[in-house]
Amino acid sequence: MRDDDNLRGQGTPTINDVAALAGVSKKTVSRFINKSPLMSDATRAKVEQAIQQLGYVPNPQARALALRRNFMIAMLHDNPNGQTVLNFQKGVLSAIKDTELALAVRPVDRTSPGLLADIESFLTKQRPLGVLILPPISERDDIFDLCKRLDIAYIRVGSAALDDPAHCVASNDREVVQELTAALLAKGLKRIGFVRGPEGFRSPIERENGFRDAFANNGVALDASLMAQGNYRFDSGLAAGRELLDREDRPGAIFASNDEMASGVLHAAYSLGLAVPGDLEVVGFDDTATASHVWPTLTTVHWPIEEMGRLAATKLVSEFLGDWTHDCDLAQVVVPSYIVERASAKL
Amino acid sequence: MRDDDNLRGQGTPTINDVAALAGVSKKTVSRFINKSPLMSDATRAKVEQAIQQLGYVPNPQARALALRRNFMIAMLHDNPNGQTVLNFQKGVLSAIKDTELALAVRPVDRTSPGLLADIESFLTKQRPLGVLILPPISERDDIFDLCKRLDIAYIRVGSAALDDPAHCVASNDREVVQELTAALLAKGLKRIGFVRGPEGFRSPIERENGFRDAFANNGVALDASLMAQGNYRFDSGLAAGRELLDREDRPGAIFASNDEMASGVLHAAYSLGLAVPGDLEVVGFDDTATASHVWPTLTTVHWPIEEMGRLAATKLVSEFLGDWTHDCDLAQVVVPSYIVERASAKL
DNA sequence: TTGTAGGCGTTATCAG
DNA sequence: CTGATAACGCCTACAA
Repeated sequence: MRDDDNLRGQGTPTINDVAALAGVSKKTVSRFINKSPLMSDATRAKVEQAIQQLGYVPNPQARALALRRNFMIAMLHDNPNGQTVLNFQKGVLSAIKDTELALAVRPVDRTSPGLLADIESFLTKQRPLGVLILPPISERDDIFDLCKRLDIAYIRVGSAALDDPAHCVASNDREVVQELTAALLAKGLKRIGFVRGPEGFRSPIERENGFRDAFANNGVALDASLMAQGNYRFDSGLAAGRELLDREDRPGAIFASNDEMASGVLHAAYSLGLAVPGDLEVVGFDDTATASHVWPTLTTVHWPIEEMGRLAATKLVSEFLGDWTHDCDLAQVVVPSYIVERASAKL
Repeated sequence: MRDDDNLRGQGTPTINDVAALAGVSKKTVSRFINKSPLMSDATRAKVEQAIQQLGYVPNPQARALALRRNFMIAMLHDNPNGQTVLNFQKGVLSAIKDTELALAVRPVDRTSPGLLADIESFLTKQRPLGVLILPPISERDDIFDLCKRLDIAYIRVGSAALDDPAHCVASNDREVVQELTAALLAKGLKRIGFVRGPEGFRSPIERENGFRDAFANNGVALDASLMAQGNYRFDSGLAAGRELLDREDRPGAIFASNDEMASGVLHAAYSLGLAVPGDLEVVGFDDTATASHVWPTLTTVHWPIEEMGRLAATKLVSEFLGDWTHDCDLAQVVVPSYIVERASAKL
């Protein structure tokens, strides 16, 4: 029995030091750390006092080994937009600020055939308490099957409810796009171009559906020739803009499914000598930094990614921290987007 | 002795299973894992075979506990620019792809009085092998003292050599800004405005020095009234642009210390009815996505942040993975920036 | 070159 | 309510 080696005072204090000082067993200290209710107040006080005095902090690696689980949550993403990732991260961190949890950010490559193996390796090695999965990979069912199999909690983040409320946080893209489009229609603009996002993902579909909803609701016919394909990147917005604008019956407004493509549309307009606004109104989606840096500043939809991060992390963590609800409604799924009116289109 | 519990076949295989299957002791397996040279080839082969057969992967938590060190590197940053962080991350990940290392990204708040305590808590809890520190907090000496005290390796990333080569990766901001400014001067533009970055950091100083160097080298007098203060953010670029342009003797070109401020300058020019290029040429620094999304596309300096991430991670990891050099010169400190000519200024 | 014994700091079991 | 003892899976020291 050399457990008291640590009492020599060198290095950081361990549970043994606390136990010795408090005059209890280490299991009792462990109980205190884990907020066990099975303790007398007197013992609790003694242990707390000893912990204070020693400045003891439990060793996460040792806990991880014993619990087969790291006190860490992970963010899985394959998102080319740095600002989106960072804003989400900000929300997550604000939610876990007062906990002992760590955050690991894991970018993955959705085009890689080894994607799933890569994620599995990461999860089995790191053993996080749970994972937060950002779009677009949040739409892949195989990743959730994997999480279930490995018994790792998860939250999917997307542009529409992708799972049951306990496992999902979503924005209301369809609804807000409908609203914004309706505002354009209400101004008398009947010919509105639309630049789609990439095929195979959910958010472009939601946004397009919202666009179509507005036309349907207002009984306005939608000209299919004004629907252009994009892929969320600048160049595709530029190309789509040229396609839509370089013709006799060009639209009076263009809705691009994200801000990056909207800036591409602006470039297309300028290169054709069109004034925005004036000859053309342009709206985007996301409200990234780009939206307020282009000229004219972009009327767009604020996608509440930071709020979504906070809610997602809160949901995930509440499973482990019990009553810790962070004044936040855990049943909430949808974080509402809202319209931001700037110079490129007046509503 | 119940070590052979794991032989029951449940759960993931441990070092004991491998040892049993290979007919050696677990220490021998441990030697294999840690690439010890003190093994006969025959034993090595036996162990390797057993590992293959079992699909054994060492448990990082157990290693972390025994070694008092996590097989993880951390990125510390307080950078508001998501794309910068993401690009750096990309470089880091490409460097550690073939290793068993994990990456944790840790944003911090440099304005918080608890910054150092926060970092210390993170480092003592997570015990990463090393940390990569991005600007601007890479300039704070207290953080490195902390790393030394905790015996955690570190690499500082900055716009100039901040430390000895083993602990530092830098770009050559001063040099490339000098080059770009000289090109402007060579065109005959003698009145060039300059928008500074925030005070108290290194990169703005480097960039300003490069600007001044060009004037000095070419024997052109620098008009102090054309030096405006900014803080790297869009709004400050807008304000500085207005200040520099709304006067009789406005400059023919403006050098903004980063792209975000350069877009602010563009807005200022437009709001004053100036054409870019034509009435004014504008150049920026960073080559973030913004640079190619604004109108006109921005002539700027490509700041090689991804390459810097790769180099920094390679340096850090080489301390632990021995001969693993990743075909990369570890003595290299400077990753050169280069000029990207686009529409806002012709060189 | 290989093995034995013990430690890393925590939690689980189960008896008191 | 509390504590002795045995995990958790790996590594180091020392011995053989």
